[in-house]
Amino acid sequence: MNQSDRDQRATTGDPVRRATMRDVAALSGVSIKTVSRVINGVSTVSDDLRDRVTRAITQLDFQPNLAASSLRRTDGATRQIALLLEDVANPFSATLSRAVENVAREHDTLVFAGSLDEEPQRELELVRAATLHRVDGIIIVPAAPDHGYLHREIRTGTPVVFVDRPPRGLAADAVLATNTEGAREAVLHLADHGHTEIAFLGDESSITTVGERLTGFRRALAERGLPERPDRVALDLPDPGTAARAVAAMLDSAHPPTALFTAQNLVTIGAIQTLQARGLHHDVAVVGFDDFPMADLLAPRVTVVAQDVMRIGTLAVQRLFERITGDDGAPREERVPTTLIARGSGEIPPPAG
Amino acid sequence: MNQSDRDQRATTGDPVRRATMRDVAALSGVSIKTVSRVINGVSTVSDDLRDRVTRAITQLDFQPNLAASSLRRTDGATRQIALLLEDVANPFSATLSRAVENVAREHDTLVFAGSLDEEPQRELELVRAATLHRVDGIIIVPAAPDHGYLHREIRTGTPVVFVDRPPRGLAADAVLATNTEGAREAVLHLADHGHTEIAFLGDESSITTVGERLTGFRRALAERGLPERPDRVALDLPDPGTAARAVAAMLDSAHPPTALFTAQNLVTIGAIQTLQARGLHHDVAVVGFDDFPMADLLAPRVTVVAQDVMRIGTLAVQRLFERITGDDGAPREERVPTTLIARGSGEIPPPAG
DNA sequence: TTGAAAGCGCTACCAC
DNA sequence: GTGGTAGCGCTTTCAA
Repeated sequence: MNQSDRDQRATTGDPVRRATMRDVAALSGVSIKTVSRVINGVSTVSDDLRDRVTRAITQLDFQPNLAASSLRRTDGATRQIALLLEDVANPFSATLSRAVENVAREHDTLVFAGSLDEEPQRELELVRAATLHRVDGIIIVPAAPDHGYLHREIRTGTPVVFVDRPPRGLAADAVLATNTEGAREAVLHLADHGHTEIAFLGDESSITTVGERLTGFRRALAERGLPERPDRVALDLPDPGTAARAVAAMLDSAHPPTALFTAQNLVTIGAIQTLQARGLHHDVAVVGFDDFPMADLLAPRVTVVAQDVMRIGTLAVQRLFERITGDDGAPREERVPTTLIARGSGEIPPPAG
Repeated sequence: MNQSDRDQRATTGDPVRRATMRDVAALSGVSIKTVSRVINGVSTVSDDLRDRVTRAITQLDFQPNLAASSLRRTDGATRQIALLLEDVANPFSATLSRAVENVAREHDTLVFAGSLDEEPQRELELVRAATLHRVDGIIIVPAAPDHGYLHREIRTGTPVVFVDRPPRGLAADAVLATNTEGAREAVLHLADHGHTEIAFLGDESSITTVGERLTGFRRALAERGLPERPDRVALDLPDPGTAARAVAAMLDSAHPPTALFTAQNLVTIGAIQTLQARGLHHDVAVVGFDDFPMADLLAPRVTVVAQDVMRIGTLAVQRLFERITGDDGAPREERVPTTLIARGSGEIPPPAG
């Protein structure tokens, strides 16, 4: 959009100018500074003046300009933070968003939410937009392969907290799930129900969590003395459709798996689609990483390794506000444990014989 | 600052001051005004100066302060809008959020997302927070019973677009679904499959959409000459648990319904929970208002009247930017049609005899 | 306790 | 084409 577009803001009826501190000062017969004192709750104002100012504020419906305030303030706080997610529309991101909002609210802070869509370029753009707006801090589920570029932001006073995936090329706070352990638990669960032919299906291998979950898968196989077959590992399945086809291909192979560990939400859904389409949903075991809506209304109900997303988000935003309020300790990585929820699909035994 | 100060800062990670236009001007040997011209892409700058300025900007990693800029600008645009939702974590809101983000991005505008939780008080607080931040506009799924208070905001140049529910006590733009028609279609669908005992289950009756959907329900009954029984209408079911109990109560009554029209997402889910718990999910027909994830993986697959949420969100944000860029026409109400998606649960016939 | 003046970072206006 | 000056709405410093 060009400049003239915005300049032509037309006006229905009389455009009403917003009241400023000067208007309030004039109406109440005090100086601007006294108005400022009242607004900011500084005690050194006599009751009489405070009353007059308060009345004028109400009468004029004065609303202080936060941007002007923070421009002048020593701390420069803008009371806004940025939350950069994979996609605001997916349940993981949306839940994270809610957790962040809840804590931000306590700090009178608004939250910019944005989607990166796993695109590094988008991450750079949104981080830049956030700094142009001088946000007080950034929470990010990163998409970029390297975060060295953020060092400058952190040094100039914009703290950054990573969520779900650790920073690379940068020391910064991070709140992550116990991916390896969770995946390991899922696969042990399948093995303990008698499965020896277990497949791994994951989304884009560039994402750190996928690697960690694959490690957990392998560790569990090794612990149970099960061999890993290359054709039992499918990666880079970004959506349910792709995942569904990968499952179909495995089922069509000479040695189809009897159990699936689906390392992400959408992959789980794709797998279920294929199993249902083939009428195998009561025959092939499935454990998914990350819970999802309706998992307990499907037939069979879906066994998952659930992440505590609210807790992850809450820890992240709390850490961010610690930084914003001056904490300058060494960066910390926190791991939030997962929980295996056995609902049925993960307890299906392998076919007899 | 001497050299040792500098070294100490480097090691302790003390905050580095951000470069300003003045720094850029000093380094490139031009006036601040020329830097401003370069930043804003004004053409009246010689190539030579533009080059020097551009180099200085890169060298200093200068990032213009958007808040300072809009404070001074004639139009005062801050390039941020507020999106006030029922709850950022629910799928309807999350999808809306994504639609708004997509269009906002084209306008170099960030989106504040906030949750009202159906609490009028929260609405007032968040609208106030948004105006303190001087957002360029507000998109709202309202919770308050009256919106007269917004008249002032609109007059002072902050346009407001309503989504999902119309404004009350205020003339403003709105983008809504065809609730009455959609509900009517759902109930006619059930009637046309032979049902005469159809129940209505809806969430909080204070919400406008619930009333419209109930009207559609009644209209369909009337059209088919079916009587409306008071015990077949349950309202104020804010969550799946409450809805589940309401369904259970109806099933336990002397004349249980053979078909359910669930007027909202969470109500549909609660109804399915009860039907599954009683093993009746293949016997009682269900049509839900609003689609939901996994609806086509359940058994039976769930027939719904789907809203085109992306389209609703896109129309709303487009309307908002029209207002922001000067449109001062009369407020418009747009209705986005729903689509009945027959998947199975809505085509279950009533029990024979 | 109160207020005058300076200035945050930037753009508008008007000189040259 | 370029730059000086004023000022956006507010807080800070310092004097009264």
